Amino acid sequence: MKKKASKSVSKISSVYDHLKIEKKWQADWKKSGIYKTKEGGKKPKAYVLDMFPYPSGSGLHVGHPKGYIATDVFARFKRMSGFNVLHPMGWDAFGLPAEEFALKNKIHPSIAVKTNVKCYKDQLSILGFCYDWDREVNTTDPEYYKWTQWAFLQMHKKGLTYESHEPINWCPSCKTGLANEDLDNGKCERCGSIVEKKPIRQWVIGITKYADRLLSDLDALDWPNSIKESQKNWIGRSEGSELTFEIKGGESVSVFTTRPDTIFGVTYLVLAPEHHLIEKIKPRIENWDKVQSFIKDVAKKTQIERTAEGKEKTGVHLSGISAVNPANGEKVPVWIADYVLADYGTGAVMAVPAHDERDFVFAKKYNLPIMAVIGSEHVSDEKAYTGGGTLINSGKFNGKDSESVIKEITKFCNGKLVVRYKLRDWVFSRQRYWGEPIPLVHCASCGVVPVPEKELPLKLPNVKFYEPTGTGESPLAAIDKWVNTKCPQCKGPAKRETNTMPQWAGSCWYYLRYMDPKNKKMLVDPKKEKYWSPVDVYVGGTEHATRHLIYARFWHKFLYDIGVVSQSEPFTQLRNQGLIMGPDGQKMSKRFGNVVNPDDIVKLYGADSLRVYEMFMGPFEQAISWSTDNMLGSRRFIERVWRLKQKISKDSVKKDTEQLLHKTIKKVGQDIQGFSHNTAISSMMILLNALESEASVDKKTYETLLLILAPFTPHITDDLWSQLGHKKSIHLEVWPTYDESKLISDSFKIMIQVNGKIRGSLETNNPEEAFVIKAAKEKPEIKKYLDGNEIIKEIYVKNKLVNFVVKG
RNA sequence: GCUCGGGUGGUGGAAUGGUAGACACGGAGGACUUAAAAUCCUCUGACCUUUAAAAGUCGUGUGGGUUCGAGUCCCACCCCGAGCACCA
Repeated sequence: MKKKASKSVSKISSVYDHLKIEKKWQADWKKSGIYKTKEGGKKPKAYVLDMFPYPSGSGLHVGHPKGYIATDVFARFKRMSGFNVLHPMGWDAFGLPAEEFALKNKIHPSIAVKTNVKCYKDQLSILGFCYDWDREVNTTDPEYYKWTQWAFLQMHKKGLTYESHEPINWCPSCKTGLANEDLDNGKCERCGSIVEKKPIRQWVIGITKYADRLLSDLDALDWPNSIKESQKNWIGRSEGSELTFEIKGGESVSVFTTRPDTIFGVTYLVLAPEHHLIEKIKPRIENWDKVQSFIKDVAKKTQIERTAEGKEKTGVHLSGISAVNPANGEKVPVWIADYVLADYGTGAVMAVPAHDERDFVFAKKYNLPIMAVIGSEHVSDEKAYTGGGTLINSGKFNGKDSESVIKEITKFCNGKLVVRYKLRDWVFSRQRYWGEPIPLVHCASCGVVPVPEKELPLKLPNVKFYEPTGTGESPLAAIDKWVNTKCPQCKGPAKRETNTMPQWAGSCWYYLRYMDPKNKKMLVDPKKEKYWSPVDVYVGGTEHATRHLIYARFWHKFLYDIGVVSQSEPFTQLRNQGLIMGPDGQKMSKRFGNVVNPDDIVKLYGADSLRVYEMFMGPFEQAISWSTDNMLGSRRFIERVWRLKQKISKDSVKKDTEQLLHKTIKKVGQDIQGFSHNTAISSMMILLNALESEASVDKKTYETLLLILAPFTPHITDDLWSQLGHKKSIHLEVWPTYDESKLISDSFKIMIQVNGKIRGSLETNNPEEAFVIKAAKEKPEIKKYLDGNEIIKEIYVKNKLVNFVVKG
């Protein structure tokens, strides 16, 4: 490895000493504080934000800074363009990874976090980012999590939280309950263990109350389509009807269906094996032994086993139980089956085997009747017809169109139109140590009582033993001194809530804290909030599509509802950086041994080279493999800019060069704003190539090149800037303006086509159609295609192209 | 299965319906050098004809279509990636 590095280093020239220069300017910026953000003044604001990192023990690899570089370029560009820029950084440090790291290395998490944060900060600092470190936040800081707890209490007050004993996702290896969002295909997103359903006392936040707004407000956001789609899928809105079937004997069961139009085709009813009705009607179930053992079998299976693809549906008939179809009063049998999920819809479905694939398969297997009610032409014994059409066998609705009849049939059956979501309420408690304590107290006489706000932060006790218990109790439960407290209401003995908050809690609102990081009285000063909100550009990875980005939007909307924030959405524009893969094309990971460390790259080639390369390597949102060879091109580009300085002279600038310069200023500015950094850099390379081919370059032109390059290569441009005699940092300069009139060329190259094929070109300063067409026809290379043929059509695209359409 | 992206040289990639392959990497040749590195210059999609110059044909996953003109728009299909999924 070392040998390879020393071989590579010889590939670069020693035209400038990146180590010395970068160190000097980083120290200089720190001393002068040029990146400190102040409120006030008349400048418009720009809030440019990175998803703050989780400081893990393994440090950064070369892929992590890609997004940070892009926002840094953006922030620097905005600052030069006259904006008051907020560009902060902080640490998301509560949660399982930090705790696991601590347990493994036998260091207390609070210490491990400190070490890791320092390591991350060191790694970031050598890349020359323009963060205002005075605004640094850390979610594990009691002064920070005080407000995480405060927000939870506000939700509690508004009745948005509830205590539940329902079975939830339990990771046997992490020994904690998990939210649906923490699952990846039925496995724990963190450790990959198969998650079990386990009844555990837990705190849940009613995020589903916000489902509609989370969905509809997506439309106005400037976010990547894929993220919006992911969120839409996750929220999973579906419109349908809730219909009630009477059960013979007194009870009733309601079902959710998106196809009430098929109700006359119901031939049986299916309940989820966990359905609460079963307990009630148990005495009347004639084959209870069989039913009970089926329920037990299903309960034993994991979610994965139950929903495995191609898995055969199984069920059992509840003998002696029947339900009444509200549409026609007919009796239908009632079954329980594993293909009906307890936690979607009402946990019960009306089965229409003729028009639903699952019901069809099930009906075939158990020999249940199949009754077609849509479009006689579609009736088949092979498979279900799931489309729409004309109703048949549907009483007074016969002949009507299935889609248009939905409302009418629902009303006819005394049902109601409802909207259902896949989104579940947010399981908010974790049975682990390293998280924000949930600020509630359990009192035998008063019930659940919130910790008074003035007692916040409710600090996480500093203890030696914090291993997860696995019993469903948090390790905090074992700390008697902490658990036993007084009821804030009646002052009697009471016990603290011992669960902690999930990893995602602290990251739900950190962008607000950056606006006002030191405020002790409130979460954020309303004036500051109003000034900085919303975040203008937010950059991070796609892995947060249905986790952080849903939670944060929800949290923000809640804060909006209680008047803490002024906007209903936190992040106006979102951009996702594509991964940087290892040189072998695989995801960078210790496991594959393909990790490239930014520290090594910076040492050998400089931070400026790394920055240029990561922005130049391809479209920002795309995953691309790292190539040190390709990176050398970026280093060479910087060296050539450095060397070009020797060519500065007093000669006046050539007209072509001036035009290219203005074109480049325009393009670079536009591309930075559009996150097309790769083409911004290539256009500067084109400019550099042109300048190099001249005998000399005038100072003003060279300075302009430095200015537009400054956001990408902050160190070398500041150095060259000062070499040119400037006292003030280049980063405090104003972004150069381009002159639209300079962009207009006075001569044009016009392509000449015959029948759409390029046959020649024409250089002219007269764009008149008649002139150009005449001139084009006279060109010998064109003439030979026209002679003897009839010209049917002449097309002229001004300043660009002529096309002769000929016959013959 | 549904939804959303994407498929362009040896490689990363560029192209408001109007010169496909900008820019860069890699490669080949040359200059400089005692030599190497670095640097600079020239060439570099495929095929084909010709001594050569030059020209021609093909070419953006496949097959159709719209258009004077398609990498770009429309239809069908194939492949790759992401999200959701026994969701009623």
